[in-house]
Amino acid sequence: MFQVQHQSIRPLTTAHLAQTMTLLSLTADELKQEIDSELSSNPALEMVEERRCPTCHRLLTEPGKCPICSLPTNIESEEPVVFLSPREEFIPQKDYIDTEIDDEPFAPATEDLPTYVLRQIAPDLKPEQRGLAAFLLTHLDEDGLLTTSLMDVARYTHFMISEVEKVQKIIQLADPIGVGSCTTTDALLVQLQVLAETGEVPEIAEILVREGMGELSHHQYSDLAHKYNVPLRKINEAAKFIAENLNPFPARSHWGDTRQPVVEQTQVYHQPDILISYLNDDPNRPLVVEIIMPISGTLQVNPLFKQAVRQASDDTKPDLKQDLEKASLFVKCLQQRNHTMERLLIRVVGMQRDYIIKGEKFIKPVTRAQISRELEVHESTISRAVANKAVQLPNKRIVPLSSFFDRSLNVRSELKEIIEKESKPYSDSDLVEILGQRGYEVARRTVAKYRAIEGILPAHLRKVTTKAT
DNA sequence: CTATGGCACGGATT
DNA sequence: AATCCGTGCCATAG
Repeated sequence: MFQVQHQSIRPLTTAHLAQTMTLLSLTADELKQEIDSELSSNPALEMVEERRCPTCHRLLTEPGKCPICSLPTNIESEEPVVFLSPREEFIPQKDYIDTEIDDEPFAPATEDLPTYVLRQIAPDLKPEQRGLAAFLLTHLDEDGLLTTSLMDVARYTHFMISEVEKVQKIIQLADPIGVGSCTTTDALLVQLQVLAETGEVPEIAEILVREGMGELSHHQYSDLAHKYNVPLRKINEAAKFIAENLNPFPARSHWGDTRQPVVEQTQVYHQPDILISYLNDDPNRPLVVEIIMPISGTLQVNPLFKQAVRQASDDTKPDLKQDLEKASLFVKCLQQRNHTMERLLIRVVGMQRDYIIKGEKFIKPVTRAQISRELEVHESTISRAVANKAVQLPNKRIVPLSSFFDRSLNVRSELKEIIEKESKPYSDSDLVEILGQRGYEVARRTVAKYRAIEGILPAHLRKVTTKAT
């Protein structure tokens, strides 16, 4: 009677810890895979059926209360509401995507464009709208523009035009902003609208885009100035703004300065692991943070299996017992993971509230180390939790969770703003000076780096961007 | 001579 | 322990 069997009882804490760590670092998608494989390989695990909130019909991980509906109606908490939310699974079948899309000849992307967009907007769609959305998304050209007229779409799918338009609106606001527009003009207008929510947009920009595209692209700025009776300077400014911030082909990287090695910021399509939105879309209400769970039920140890183990004969018992252990460990780890994520998000979202609402300029330089101290967990825990996760902000933009910890993002956006505002070109050392006045101490060399990151040209190249011929 | 980009080093972060 | 980021120094371009 050696302790051969005893090995099934492992040092729970270490294993527990290790697995939790692994789970923490997983994306929602990866987590799903993990759960699936565990679920299928281990008979002791079971998933109880999905539950929905009686009031709002939202899927729940736990029975009963829906965190949103159970909220007092008029809370004005600074603290965000954080909860786990199962993702409504909506992966478009490949056959939605017919001949149009050849399977990624070059694929740094995680998924193709239609899927990517669909995932973002799925929560906003009524089930019956999804097919329509999928239809629209599969009729995009490589620039992200619609190849079919809305009219035809409506006729073909038997939806009302107004309905089609509604869905298109939703699509346009998704990440490659403007995707799914009928024309480049439309795409630009949508982008303008979105930009206007967070930053400042030259007033004439909209009208220019709406009516003056032809002149714009031919650089007939003086004509435009005359036509709308505004100073040429304004036009130049607007043109520059448009060239730098808008993209007529949403699915492509950039436009305008074709000769610039603008190393496009991670064009990687990511689907969010965390959704942040306003309660009822009202900016005055508290933020709602949903941590996406890729499953729609509750994972638990199958009680039947437990019972079976007890009755099992002695020779099979150890094996079964091991499964049981594993299953319960897995469940524990999963809970641990979610708990950690929850605490992390509460903290981080609470701190970066301004960033989330008002934009990059208001980000507070927080390091992972700080958070880890506050949460009393190891730094590496936070690191793992933060890595490889994407967050969808209320404005539908998707950013990596790690951006919440970017030490220099606020300085960079300040810098960006200075340069955009003052149309007279500042040299790097000038910029150091100005930034200093605004409370940002940075070295000259650093400014140069920031410019590079933001894809801003050096001063002497910048000044003549809008030269009329 | 001034403004920038390159290389590399040290300290902070992960 | 490995990596990232801010900086200083130097070479180069205008």
